[in-house]
Amino acid sequence: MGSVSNLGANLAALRDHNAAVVLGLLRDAGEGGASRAELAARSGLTPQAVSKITARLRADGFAAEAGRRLSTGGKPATALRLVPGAGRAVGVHVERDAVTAAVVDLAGAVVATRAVALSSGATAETLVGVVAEEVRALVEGGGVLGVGVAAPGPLDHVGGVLRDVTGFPHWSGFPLRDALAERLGLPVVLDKDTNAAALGLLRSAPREPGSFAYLHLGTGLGAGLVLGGEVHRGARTGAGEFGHQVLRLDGPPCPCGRRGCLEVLCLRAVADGDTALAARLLGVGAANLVQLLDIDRVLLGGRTALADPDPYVRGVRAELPASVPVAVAPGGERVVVEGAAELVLAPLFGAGRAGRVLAPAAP
Amino acid sequence: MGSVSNLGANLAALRDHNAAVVLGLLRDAGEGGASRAELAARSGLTPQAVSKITARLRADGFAAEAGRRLSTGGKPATALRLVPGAGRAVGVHVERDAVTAAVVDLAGAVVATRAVALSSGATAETLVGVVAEEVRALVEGGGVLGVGVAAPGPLDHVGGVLRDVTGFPHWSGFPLRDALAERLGLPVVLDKDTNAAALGLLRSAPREPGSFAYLHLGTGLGAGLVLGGEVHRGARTGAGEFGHQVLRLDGPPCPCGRRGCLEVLCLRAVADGDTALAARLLGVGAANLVQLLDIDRVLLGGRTALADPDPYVRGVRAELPASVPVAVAPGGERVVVEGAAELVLAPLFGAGRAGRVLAPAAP
DNA sequence: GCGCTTACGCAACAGCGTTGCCAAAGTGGT
DNA sequence: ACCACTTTGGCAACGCTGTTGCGTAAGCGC
Repeated sequence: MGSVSNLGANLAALRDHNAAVVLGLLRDAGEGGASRAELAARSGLTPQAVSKITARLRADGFAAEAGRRLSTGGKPATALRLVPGAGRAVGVHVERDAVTAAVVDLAGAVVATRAVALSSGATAETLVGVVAEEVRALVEGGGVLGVGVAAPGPLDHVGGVLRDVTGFPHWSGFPLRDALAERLGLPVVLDKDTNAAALGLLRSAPREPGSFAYLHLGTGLGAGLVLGGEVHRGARTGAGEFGHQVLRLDGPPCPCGRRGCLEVLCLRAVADGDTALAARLLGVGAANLVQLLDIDRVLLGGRTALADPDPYVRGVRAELPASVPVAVAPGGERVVVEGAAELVLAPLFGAGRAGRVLAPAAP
Repeated sequence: MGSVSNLGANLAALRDHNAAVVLGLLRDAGEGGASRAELAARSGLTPQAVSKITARLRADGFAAEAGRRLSTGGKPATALRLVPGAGRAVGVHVERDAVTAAVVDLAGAVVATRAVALSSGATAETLVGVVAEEVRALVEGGGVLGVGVAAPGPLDHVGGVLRDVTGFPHWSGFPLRDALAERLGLPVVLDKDTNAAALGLLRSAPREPGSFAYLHLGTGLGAGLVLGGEVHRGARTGAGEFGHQVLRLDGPPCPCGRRGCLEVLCLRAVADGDTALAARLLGVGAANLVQLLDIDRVLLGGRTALADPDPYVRGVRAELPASVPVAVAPGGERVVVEGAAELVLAPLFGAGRAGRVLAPAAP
C-alpha cells in the first residue's frame, strides 16, 4: 500500500485528531462562533464528546464562550469561538530581491508585517541572517508556534532544503529550514511559494469545493495544486511545474531542455506585449491541467497577471469549460506570506494531514 | 478546510483503522507472513496492541499462525499470515464489446474467471443482465464481500452512474451501480477502467514509491493516476483525461471541441503506422504530466501499446527524465479485472481512505 | 548450566467517546 | 399564569481502546 497510511493509531492520536477537527470547525465558524450542538452535527461526534473536547480546549485557552444564540424552540445555544490570541505563527516570503514577513494569529488575521530588500548576490548565510532578523523582530511578543517559509522552487519540502533557484545557484542544497530552526529556536517549515499561496487560498475559502489550481505568472510560470482539500506537492516537492508542459511540439527551446514549453511561449508573448496570446496560452495550459485532474476552479496570481488581470481572466476562461470558474486570487501578493504562516497553523486544525491523520504512538 | 476531513472519530473507528492497517501489513507480507513484533514495528503500534488486534483478526478468521521463524537471538517469532479464503471479491471489466469477470481472494489471487461477448447495440438493461449473470455464476461459493465494476469513462464514481460512453449514448445517466446492487444483493463499486487498472497496479507493487501514472493506449487514450498512494479521481471522477491535453496549438480538431489534443495526434500516428511518432507524442504528454505532478514512474497499457510495447517504452522513456522509470504494466489486460475486485478489497486493508480514515460515529 | 536476548501474553490501568439521565432555559398553546 | 414541549448541555457510570508492568517461553553464545 501507500508508504504513509500503514500507521496505527492510539488514543492520544484519537484525542488530538478530534481536538484538531473541532478547532478547525471553530476557525471556519469565524467571529460568530458555533454552538456545541452545531460542532457535534458537523463533526459527526456525539454532543457529549464535543462538550468534553471543548472543555479541554477552553481549559487550554484555545476556545472561549461567546454569548448566547437566539432560541430555536428550546434552551438557547451557547456560542463557542476560537481565541485568536492563543497562538501565533510567522510567515516569511523569500523572493529573489526581497524578504517579507508577517505574524498571524490563530484566526489568520495579520498582526504585524515587515519587509526588507535582498541584495542581488546574497549568499545563503546572508539570507538566513536577514530572515532571522525579520522573524526576531516579529516574535518578541512570544507565543509563536513556528515559522513558515515560502521560497521560489525547486526545493525539498520534506528535507527543508533549497534547490537550484534560478539566479541563485549558490543557494542550491542549502538546508534553510534547519539553519533557521537552529538560529531561531523555533519549528520551521519550508515550502514553495506557489504551494504556500495555494494553502493560503484554501484557508481563505474553506467552504469552496475541494480542488483548485493557483496559477502564478510572474518572472516564471508555476502552479500550486490543491487536490481533495490538500496541497499536492509530489514526493520531491516537484509538483506544480505548470510552465514546463509542451504546448508546441518543436517550438522554441526552453532552459529545461525541452521545446515549446508553455513558459517559454507565454513569457515571450508577455515580452512582446501580446497579452491576448499570453492569456490564451495560459488558458490552454490551464485547460490541460483541469481536464487531467478534474479541477474545480482556477485562480490567477503573480506580478504579471496581477498588473493587468482582466485579459488573463477572460483569456483563461475562454479555454476552460463553463463549469470551471476563473478568478484573480484574492489578496494579491499577500497570499504567499499568509499561506506561509498557514504552513505552521494548518496542522493545528486538522488540515494538511489526511495521510497521517493519526500519528504513530510516541516512542 | 477540506470537505472531507472535518470528521471526528470514535473508538470503533480507531479499532477498525488499526485492524485495517494490520491486515494490510499482513497482506503485503505475503506468503511468508509477519511476526507480531514486525507488525508492531511497521505500524507504530505497541506490541501488546498488535497482539490484541491479531487475536481479534484470528478469532474472525482473517489471520492465522503460520509456523515459526528462525531465532535472531531470542525466542523465535511466530509468523502470522492472512487467510486468503476468509473473503472474496468479484471484479468486472465492462468493455464496449465484452464483459470479463473474476473472483479474487483476499490475497488478490484469481480464483475463477468468466468472459462473455457483448452485442454492439446492447442497452443498459442488457448490460446489467449480462453482468449479473456473470457475477452470479462466480459467487456461488458464497463469502463474497462485493462487486467492483470497471467501465469506460466518463462516469461518476461517487454516484455510480455511467456517463456518455463513446458509442453507447443510451447508457448515459444509467445508475449501473445501484441497478446491479439491487439485482445481486451485494455491495457494488463502480469506477473507470483506468482507475481500476491503477488500483490493481498499486496493489501488485505495494513497496514502490507512492505515485505513478498508468497510461492506457487502446481505442482511446486515458490515464489512471496514483498520487501519494491513493487513486486520484477528482470530484466528478473526471481526472485522467490524459488524451485531451493540447500538444499542438491549432492542430487538428478533436471531438472534445479543442484542437491538437494528444489523443487525436497519437491515434492518427497509430493509424498511419508511425509507431515512433505515436510513442514520442505519448512521451511528451507523459513528460507534461510527470512534471506537473512530480510522479515517480510511468506504466503503459492498453491494447495498442501492449501489441508492440518496445517502441512505446523507448519512446516515452526518451522524453522523460532518467529518474522516472517507464515500463509496461505487468499483467496486461488482466490488471483491470483484478483492479476492479480491488475496489472492493482496498477498504478492508486501510487503503483508499486516507481522507476518511476515521468514519463518523454510527447514527 | 548460565546469562542474555527476543517474543509474547496476562492483568491492571488510564483515557477515550458513549449512554442514560437530569437540569436549564427558552417557545407556544391554553 | 401555567403547562407541555423542545433544545441545549452537563454529570456519572460504562464499555472499550491501547498502554504499562511484569512474568513466561524459547532460542543463542559462552
